[in-house]
Amino acid sequence: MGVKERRERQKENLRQEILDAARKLFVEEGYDNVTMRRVAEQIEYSPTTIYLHFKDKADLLFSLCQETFAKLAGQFEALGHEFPNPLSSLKKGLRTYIQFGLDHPNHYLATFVIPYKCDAQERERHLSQDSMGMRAFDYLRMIVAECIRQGMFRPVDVEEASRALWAAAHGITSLLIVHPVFPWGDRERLIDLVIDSMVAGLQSKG
Amino acid sequence: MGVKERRERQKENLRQEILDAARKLFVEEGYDNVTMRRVAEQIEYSPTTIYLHFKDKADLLFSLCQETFAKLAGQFEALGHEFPNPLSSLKKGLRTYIQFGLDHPNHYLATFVIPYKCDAQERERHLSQDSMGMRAFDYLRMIVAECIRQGMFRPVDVEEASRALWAAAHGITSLLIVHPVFPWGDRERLIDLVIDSMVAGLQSKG
DNA sequence: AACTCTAACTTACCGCCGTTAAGTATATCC
DNA sequence: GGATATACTTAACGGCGGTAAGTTAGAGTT
Repeated sequence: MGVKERRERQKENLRQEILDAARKLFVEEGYDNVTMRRVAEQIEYSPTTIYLHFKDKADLLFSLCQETFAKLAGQFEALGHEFPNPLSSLKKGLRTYIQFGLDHPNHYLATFVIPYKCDAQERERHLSQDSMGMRAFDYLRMIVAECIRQGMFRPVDVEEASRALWAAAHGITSLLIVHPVFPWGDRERLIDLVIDSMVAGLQSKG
Repeated sequence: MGVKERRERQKENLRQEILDAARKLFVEEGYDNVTMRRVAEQIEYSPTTIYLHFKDKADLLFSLCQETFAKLAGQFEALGHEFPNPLSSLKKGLRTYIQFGLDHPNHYLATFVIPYKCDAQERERHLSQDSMGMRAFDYLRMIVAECIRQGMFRPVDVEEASRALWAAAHGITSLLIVHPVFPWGDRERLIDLVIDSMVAGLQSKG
């Protein structure tokens, strides 16, 4: 009775083929230039076939981004869960986050920047604890907690500090992606300035 | 020979009518739900008429956003150009910027968040010194310069510090707009935390 | 081997969209 | 009163996301 299994394998293969085709278009040309028709053309199926594997375009691209952000979560978790020097771990983590966004601009845009057009149920899905974006956020929160536990931060709420740091990192990431032409000067220096300022601002006065 | 003048006045009126109709749709329903057809329907003209006044949809909505951001620039410039207490002026300015974004979410999105689809020439236009967004940025830079001049900031480059502050402010603004469902906790506190941390981080150690 | 049924896939379409070419009417000018 | 320019519309193009209905191939059943 390996028939059913083979069928499922084939179905899974096609799903992956769709994802790969979509990713290629997505990486090269961004959200709007991925059309169901072009994806279909690439894999040499009719456009409707895609809908047998993905609910709609948003679902397809969301799945795509999840795949990619899983890499970020993996990168983070590979850094380990011990933070002998939490301040430098924090800076390194923020650096990693920002660089990841710059390396995968269209994924970053689709995940965090493009305004949702979907209903509350889908929005919840995008923000759920299971999502890869949130797993990365969890890691940030862990480091922040350690900074606070070791007394290196002034006594601020872990959640609030994490959100504030995320906001700042998101700000520089998204601006650099969306406005590449703006005279940013030395980008690396600017990124470091944002990170260093935020972290310094959260440190205890002593 | 008042004929030509009257004609021009009428033309200007229709242009403004188009802008008003588009703004109504835009504020209520955002970029994607403004369609040339719906704007035309609202003003009871055919869709093509709009193209006699605006090059395309992007031009129409850009003009719209310029109108709105002129208000922000005005708000800033009304605060005066003297900064006896530049640190508190800076915080107040950032606060104003963020609040303005939250009050005009769709304008903010269209101006700073939505990735450009236009060519380099248009991009330049959007970022030019004349644009209202940049006038607001100029004001921020002035305050930062004053902070540095008065020795309240560690000796950092004016441009870099301004960009870093803008990035942080943009980060929290855009996240709050784009992900309204995320558990942000007390938004006001979070906004203040971002602002206070960045400003504190830029201050001189003394 | 013939029949049934199911899953995979396609065809043909819907109702939108931004935009443009071509046409019409109207008011001004000479 | 005829020419001209301006304002505006009609009708269409090509594209989009998405769906209902139809086709086909092949496994399961007798």
